Amino acid sequence: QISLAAELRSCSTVKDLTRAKKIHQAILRNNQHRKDRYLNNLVIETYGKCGSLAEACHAFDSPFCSPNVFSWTIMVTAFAENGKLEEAKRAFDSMPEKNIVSWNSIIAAFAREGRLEVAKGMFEAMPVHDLVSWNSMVTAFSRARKLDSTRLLFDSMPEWDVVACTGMLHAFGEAGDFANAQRLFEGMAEWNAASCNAVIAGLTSSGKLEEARKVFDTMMSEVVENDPQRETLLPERNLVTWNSMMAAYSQAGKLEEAKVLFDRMRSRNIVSWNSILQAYAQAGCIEELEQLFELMPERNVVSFTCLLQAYADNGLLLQAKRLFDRMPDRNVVSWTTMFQAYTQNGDLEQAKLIFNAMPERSVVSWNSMVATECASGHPAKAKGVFDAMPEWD
RNA sequence: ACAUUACCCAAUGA
Repeated sequence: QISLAAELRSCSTVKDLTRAKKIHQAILRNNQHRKDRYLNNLVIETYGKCGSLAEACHAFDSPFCSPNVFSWTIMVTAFAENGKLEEAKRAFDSMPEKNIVSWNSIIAAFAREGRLEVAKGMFEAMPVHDLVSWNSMVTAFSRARKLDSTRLLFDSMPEWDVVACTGMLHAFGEAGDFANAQRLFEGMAEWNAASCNAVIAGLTSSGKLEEARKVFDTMMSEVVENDPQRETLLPERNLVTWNSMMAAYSQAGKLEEAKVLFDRMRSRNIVSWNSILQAYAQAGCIEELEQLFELMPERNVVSFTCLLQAYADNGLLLQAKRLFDRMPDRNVVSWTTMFQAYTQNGDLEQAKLIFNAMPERSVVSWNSMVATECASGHPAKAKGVFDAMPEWD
């Protein structure tokens, strides 16, 4: 039972639906296990994490499952994580009983999608708040780059932990308010890698590479565990720390520095690989970029978009379109990149075809369209697009 | 024993 649980958890981590189903079958074959609520809940959760809402619902509706508040909350999260926010809300509303975690889950779901007003409404409607409720709101506003609201929320909190502070640090960093970031950082009761990483990312977004590197260098490396300076150092670096610092160099076109870090890393994930791709892209090394793209262990929509953008920057429209057509997934960023590939290379016709075909448009897509009409001497058309554009926050 | 929150990669602009 313990090992079954561990197996299911590992399926969640690697999103292995096939193995999850096998384990589920094994559970169903055992009279004890199949009515075990703990295991049933874990099965539902695992299906959700593996992207199969159908299986999750099926397990939830099974006669062997007598749902408790955990099961319901897991369903809410499963719907939300698979893009079914309205279903999540419906599940939440039909819960026979709710606890604070159920409330926090639905708030986090809306917050994650940027539905700040809904999240705020539910936050105000819930009977009691805990740190997680507050933190979810702080990070939602922080991610939406609403510095003032983030600050108001943060200042209204009854108590703070490192998660709350990291959210606030992120907001200050994005806004370039380093004085406040520093003040907050120095006053924190404890630091961990995430809070330091937020500082590195904030400095990076304003191009303060040297400052970011100082923080990076002051964090503990794996090597200095018995260093006499240990007490004076910040917490130990993790994978995100390395990725953040490398991304700083990549975005700045500092290929050599990025490569050095990439080679020094003890472990890498797809974000590390995408960052090094970007380093080559920014340095204009298209051939190496293509080689790396083929060679990397896995690719996601970010990897494809990075190469797509590089093609566009180098006027390689045919390659760009060919790549776009063979992308396994496209999101609003990749669509907008393809759109801009055409506008930046003067092909308004194709650009408009893409724009009209886009399944979803972001504020960036609309801004680009307006800018394109302006740049091509069509102020009246630009105004038309501007008027057609929805209002954003 | 099981559910909820923070930090890293790609598109426009400041």
